[in-house]
Amino acid sequence: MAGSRSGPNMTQIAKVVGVSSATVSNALSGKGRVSPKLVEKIRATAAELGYVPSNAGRALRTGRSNVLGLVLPDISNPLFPQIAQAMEVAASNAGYGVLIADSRGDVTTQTQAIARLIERGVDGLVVIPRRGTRIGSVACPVAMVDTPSTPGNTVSADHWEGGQQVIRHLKELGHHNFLFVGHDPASNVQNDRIGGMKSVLAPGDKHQTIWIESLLAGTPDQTSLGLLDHVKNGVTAIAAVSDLHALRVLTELQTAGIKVPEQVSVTGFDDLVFSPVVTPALTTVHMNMTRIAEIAIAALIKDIEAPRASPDDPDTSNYKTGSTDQNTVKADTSKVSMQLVVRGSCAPAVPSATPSPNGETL
Amino acid sequence: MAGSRSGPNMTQIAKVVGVSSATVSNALSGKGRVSPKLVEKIRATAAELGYVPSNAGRALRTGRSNVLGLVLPDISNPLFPQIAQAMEVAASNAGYGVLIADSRGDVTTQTQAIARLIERGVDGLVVIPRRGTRIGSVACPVAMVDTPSTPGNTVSADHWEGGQQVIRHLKELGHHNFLFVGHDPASNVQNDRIGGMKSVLAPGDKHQTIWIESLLAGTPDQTSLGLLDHVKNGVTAIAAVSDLHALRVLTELQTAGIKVPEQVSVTGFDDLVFSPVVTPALTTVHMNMTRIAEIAIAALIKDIEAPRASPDDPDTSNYKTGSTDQNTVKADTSKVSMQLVVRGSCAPAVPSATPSPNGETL
DNA sequence: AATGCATGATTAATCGATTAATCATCTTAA
DNA sequence: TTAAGATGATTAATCGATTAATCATGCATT
Repeated sequence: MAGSRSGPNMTQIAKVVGVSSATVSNALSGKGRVSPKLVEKIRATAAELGYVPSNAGRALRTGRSNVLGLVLPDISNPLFPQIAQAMEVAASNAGYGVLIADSRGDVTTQTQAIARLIERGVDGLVVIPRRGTRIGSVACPVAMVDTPSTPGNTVSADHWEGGQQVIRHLKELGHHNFLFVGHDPASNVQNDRIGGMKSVLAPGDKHQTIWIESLLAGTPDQTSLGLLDHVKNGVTAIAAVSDLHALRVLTELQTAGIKVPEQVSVTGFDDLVFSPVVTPALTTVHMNMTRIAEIAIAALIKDIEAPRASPDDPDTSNYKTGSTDQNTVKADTSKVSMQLVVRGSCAPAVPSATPSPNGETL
Repeated sequence: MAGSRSGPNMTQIAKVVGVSSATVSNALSGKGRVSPKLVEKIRATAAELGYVPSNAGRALRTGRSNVLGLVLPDISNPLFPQIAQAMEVAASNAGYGVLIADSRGDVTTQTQAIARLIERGVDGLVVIPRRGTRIGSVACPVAMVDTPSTPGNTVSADHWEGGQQVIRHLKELGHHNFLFVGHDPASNVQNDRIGGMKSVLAPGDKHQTIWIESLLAGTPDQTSLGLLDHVKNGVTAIAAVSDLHALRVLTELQTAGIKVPEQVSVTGFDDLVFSPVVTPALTTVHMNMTRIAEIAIAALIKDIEAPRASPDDPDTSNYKTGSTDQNTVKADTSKVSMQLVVRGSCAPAVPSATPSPNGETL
C-alpha cells in the first residue's frame, strides 16, 4: 500500500532494457562508465516510460534534498511577491525547489521558522531578516539579503546609492529643503537609504527626518503625519523610504489640497505594483530583485555543492569567518545598484521656496 | 561521505536505550505496542540526543513527503503575501511544508509549475488559478481557490456577497449612480464581485462598468481612466474590484480636484496593506484568508490521508465527480463570507446628484 | 497442568537511488 | 604468448524510517 508511486523506477527500466539498475543510474546521471549506445537506449526507454526520479530515494542516499528554504520578514511587506518570485525562478533554474516560511513579527517566530525548515531537510536558506535581526548559527549554509552594511550580508540592493540617486535627482530639480520619511529607525535598509540621501546634501540644504512608527506609536493606522506643517515651513520635497509611505504622503498632501508635484515633490522606493498607476505616478527607485536572487541562490548552491571541507582544512568552506558567528555565504558581488525610475511625482522646486509668514499662499 | 547527517537516527537511539529500532519507531509514533515506561524513556533520550526524523527516510518508506505545493497566479497580485502566509501557517500547523511556484502570465507556465511540484513529490496542491484558467488532471489531490461559482472550486471568499455588502452600504448613504471599475473581464473573481454589486441595484439606479485592461489595451501603465467625465455625468460612487484599482481611482480624482469622499465615494476590495494608510482611508471588503486557507488545507489533507480507495469503491475518494475532469477536493464549506471595512472614502451622496449642464459646479 | 489469549518487543523486508568494489572482456605492448 | 591496462557492466551495501510477521512472556481460565 505505502509508497506505491505511480511511475516506474530504475529497476523497472533496468528490467525492460535488460541491464542492472546501477547501469541505469549511471546512464541517466552520466557518471559511471556506460557505452554510448546503451546510454542512448536507457535514456529513450526512461523517457518512453515517463520515468520521474524519486526525490525521497535520492535524498536519502545523497543526503541532499535539492530544496532551499526562504525565510521572509513580516508579510505586510509589499515587496514580498517580487522577492518570492525572483527566488523561486532562480532556484528553479538551478534545479532546486523553494519552501517558504514567514517570520511574521517577532524574532521568536523567525527562529522557529528556520528550525522548521531545517527539520524538513533543506540544503540551504535564504533569509531576508526582520529589521535589525541577527540569525543564530544554523545547520546549513545561509544566504542573507539585507543591506551591504549589515555584517554577514550576502547580497542586496545598494540602498545607500539608491538614496543618493533620489536626492541628486531632486537637487537637479532645484530642491533644497527635504523631508525624509521612514517607518522604523531599527531597520538597516531604511537607515541605509536615508544615509545615502543625506550623504549628497550640500551644506546649505535643509533636511529633517520623521519616523512613522515613533510618530504614531500606539495609535491606530489612520493618523495624519502632519505634513502640512512641514510644507508650510518650506519643505519642497518629501522623500519616503518606501513607496508605501510615499503613497501615504501623496494622498495626505492631496487631501490637504496641496498639489503634487506642482507644490511639493514626492519620491518613494521599491517600485511597488501600485506606483505606476497612481496619479501622479510615483518617481521611485527600482530594485533588481532578479539579479539579487540569482546571486544569492548561486552563492548558496556553490557552497552546498562544494565538497565539504575536512575539519583541518577550513579554507574550502565558503562561510564567513572572523568576528561574526553566522555561517552566511559570501558572493562575489555583494551589492546590486538600484535604478531611478522617473515618473510624475517630482517637478522643479517652486522659486519662492521661502515660507510665507502666515502660510496663506498655500 | 554522502548522507552524513548531523543528528542521530533511530538506530542510535535504539542502541542507547538498549532496544530495537522498531521499538523506537513505535514509541515515537505511538503506533505499535510499547510499554508506557519504555515510551517515556525513548522519548526522553530522543529529546536528549536532539533527534530529528529524516524526512527522506520517512518519505521513501511511506510514499508521502508531507509537503504541499502552492501555485499562485501572476505575482503582481498584491494579495499574494496574505495568501502565502495564511497557507503556510495552516499547512505548518498540520505538519506540512509549503513549496511555492508561480505561474507568472501564461497558462503554459502554470502547467509547468504544477509539473515541477509534482516531480518534487508534493502530496497535494493548492492552486489559485490564473483568471479564468482551468487546470488539467494531475497526479495528486488539488484544492482550488477561485470563486464559489467556478466549477471545481474547493473554497473561496464569497465575492458575490462581498459585492452586495459594498453596494448596500453605498445605497444606505444615498447613492444611486454607480461606476464599477474592473480590470479583466475574464476574471471569475472580478465578475463575481461585480455580479454581486449589480444584484442589489434597484430599478431606478444607474450603473456602468469599465474594464481597465480593455480601456488601456496596449498603452503604457499610466493613463487616465477618464473618471472626470463620469463624475460630470452624475456618478457619485465608484466601486472598484480591488483596492489597487480603487487607489488608482482615488488618486486620479484627487489630482483632478475632485474631493473624496465629499463629492464622490470610492470603494475597493481585499483590504490591501496600503488601504488603511492612504488619505482618505479606503472603505473596502476584507477577505478572511486565514479561514479560507484552513479550509482548503484541511480538505486537501483529509483527502491525502484518507485510505486510498480500491478501484471498485470510488466512494471513499474525496474527488469531485461528474462533468468536471478535475480531481479537485471538496470542502464542507465552500464559501467564506467577506467583511465590509468602513473607513473614510465614502460619504453620503451629495443632494444635487443631478449633473449640471456644463459641469462647472465640479 | 494445559491451553488460549493479551501484551511487549524483535526480525527482517521494504521504499528507490547511488556508488564503491568487483568481475568479465577485450586491447595493447613487451 | 603473457601480463598489464582499458573498458563496460554487475553486485551488493547503504541511506533512515516503517511495518508485517514473528517470537517470547505472563496471566487467566477450565
